[in-house]
Amino acid sequence: MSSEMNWAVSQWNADQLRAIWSQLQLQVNPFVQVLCLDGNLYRMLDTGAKNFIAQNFINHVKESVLYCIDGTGHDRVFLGAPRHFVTGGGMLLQPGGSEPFWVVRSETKLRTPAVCSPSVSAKTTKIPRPPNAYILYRKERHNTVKDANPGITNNEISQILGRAWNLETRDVRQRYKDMADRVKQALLEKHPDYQYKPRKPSEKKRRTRKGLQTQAPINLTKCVYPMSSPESDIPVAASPLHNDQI
DNA sequence: ATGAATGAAAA
DNA sequence: TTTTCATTCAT
Repeated sequence: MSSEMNWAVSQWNADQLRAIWSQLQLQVNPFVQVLCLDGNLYRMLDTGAKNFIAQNFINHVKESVLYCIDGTGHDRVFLGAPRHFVTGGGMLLQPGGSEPFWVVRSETKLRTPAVCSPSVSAKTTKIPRPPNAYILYRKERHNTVKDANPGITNNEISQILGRAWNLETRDVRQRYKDMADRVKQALLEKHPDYQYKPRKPSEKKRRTRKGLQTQAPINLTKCVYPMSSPESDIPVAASPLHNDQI
C-alpha cells in the first residue's frame, strides 16, 4: 500500500498498455514463469508501464517478480521471480543502483552475489487451487467455441465442452491429466506449504451433479464441438513442455 | 454473485 | 458421501 507505483502515472494510456500486454501475453501459458521482453521495447517503457506489465504477470505467476537485463549478450530483458534467475549457473548482479542483470557464473569474474530487491511484490494473494484436467481442457477451447458460436453463453460452452470431454479418448484425457499434474507440481514447488482449504459448507445450496444422463433439451442443434483429431493428435495448442528458457 | 461442466481434495 | 473451488464471463 505504500507503493505508489501505479500504472496510471505512465506516459502510455490504458489502450496502449493493454496492447503491449496482449503482445507479451502471447508467450504466456500455464508453464511459463519467465517473460522475455525485447530490449527495444523495454527501453520504451517508463516505470508506470513496467509496473503495469509486472502486475499483469504477477497475476499469472502469483509471486513477486523483478526485471533483469540479460547479461549474456542478447538485447533483452527478463521478467520473473528472483528464484528463476539464481538456479543453475545463474546469478543476479546489481551494479550501483541500476537495474539488476542476469549472468551465468562461467561468464563473470565478479564475486558480488548481489541480493536485489524485487521491483514489484505480490501482495497477500490467495493461492488459487490448481486446475484439473477438464478445466485445462475447457480453458484451451473456450475461445475456439466462443468464436464458432456467436452469442453463445459460458454455460453453454461448458455444456458443449463437457460433452466433448467425455467423448474424447482416454488418451487425450490422459494428456490433460498429465498437464494438470505438472501444473500442480509447479504450484507446490512454488508454494511448498500450499493446502486446499475449502470454506465450511455454507447452508446456501447443494447440487447433485450426477443423475442427469438424460439428453439436455438445449438448442445445441448447430454447435461446434472441437474434438481432438483421431490421427493428428494435436489438440488446439502446442504442448508447452518446458520452462527452461533463459 | 450465479451458473454449467469435471474432478481433486477436504470435511 | 457431500461440498468447495478451479476456468470463463454474460446475466
